[in-house]
Amino acid sequence: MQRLMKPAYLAHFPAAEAAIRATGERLTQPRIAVLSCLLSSERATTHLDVAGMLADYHAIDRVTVYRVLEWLVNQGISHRIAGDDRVWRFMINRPQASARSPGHDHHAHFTCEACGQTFCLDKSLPKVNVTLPDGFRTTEIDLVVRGRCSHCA
Amino acid sequence: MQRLMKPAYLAHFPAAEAAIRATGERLTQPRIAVLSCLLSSERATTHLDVAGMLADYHAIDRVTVYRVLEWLVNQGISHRIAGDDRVWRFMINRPQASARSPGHDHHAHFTCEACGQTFCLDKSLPKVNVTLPDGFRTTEIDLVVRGRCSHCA
DNA sequence: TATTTCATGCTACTCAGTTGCAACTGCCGC
DNA sequence: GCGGCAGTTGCAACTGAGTAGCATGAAATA
Repeated sequence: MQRLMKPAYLAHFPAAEAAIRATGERLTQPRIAVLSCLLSSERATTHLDVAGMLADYHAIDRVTVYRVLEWLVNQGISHRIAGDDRVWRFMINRPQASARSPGHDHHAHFTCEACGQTFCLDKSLPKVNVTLPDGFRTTEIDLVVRGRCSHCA
Repeated sequence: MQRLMKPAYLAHFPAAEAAIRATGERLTQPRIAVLSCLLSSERATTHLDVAGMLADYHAIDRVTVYRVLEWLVNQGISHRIAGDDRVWRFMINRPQASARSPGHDHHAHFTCEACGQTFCLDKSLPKVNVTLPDGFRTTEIDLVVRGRCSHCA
């Protein structure tokens, strides 16, 4: 039976625990479990993905998943992306992502039109200089590349 | 009474009619009215904005507004933007917007964090060159700039 | 004008995300 | 280790954008 296999995200429990401790906030099972899921995922993850991954070993109420994901964003541990299907996707803020341009926040994501998966492109961030109309101020630039991922090309 | 004032979008009826005729598809009152609203708006418009603008003179079922907006996108007359609030916003494809980079579609929008309004930045499109992982193909690049508009700064 | 075909309006639905509230639990001081 | 409190969780009910099905109505064509 597959259910006897331990899920992959369990390997990230120690890292998740350390990250949550570092915030000084409360260390709870749902927070560790949800953060472990994000840490174990290469791609952007919906709340439904998280709930699905946790279903067998750490069944968590879906409202709690929403709240923990939002909490992780507020703590600066993860960020969220608005997809074309009106569903929030969440991703860990990887270390290299903090080497951003100095003035404002800067994200780049790739969304596959075929399979709908979203990936972070923080490694290959292009420089972007936008000239805004008078009186407009920038705080964040978000770059979304649409196309085909290597699996669906 | 304000209700006696003719709404601003009426001025765009002839242009809307011409654009719909040019598609070869059926010319209907809801299509003319919805397209006139988009033509009269400088900023990205939600289906609710459209329904609100039309409420007094051309009350249209909200489902019809959805369908007409989608139809306009399919006809290439307008495009839609996924906002942070999970609401689609629609904008006319202005002529200068077609002077895009040759290889793929290219949009740039500005969203004000204070008032939530979204504007098109097609006039000042920066060049963006993204280096993707092996096997990834680009079809469209979408640039979202967040910040404060001149009114909220 | 009659016919056909496509658009509209209505109702009912789905689904992501939120709110309110009671019950629970991690953490701090003892 | 124990009690108390504040912050979390789980549950149920709700909101609001968008969709599906289907009968009716209105453009276009002859």
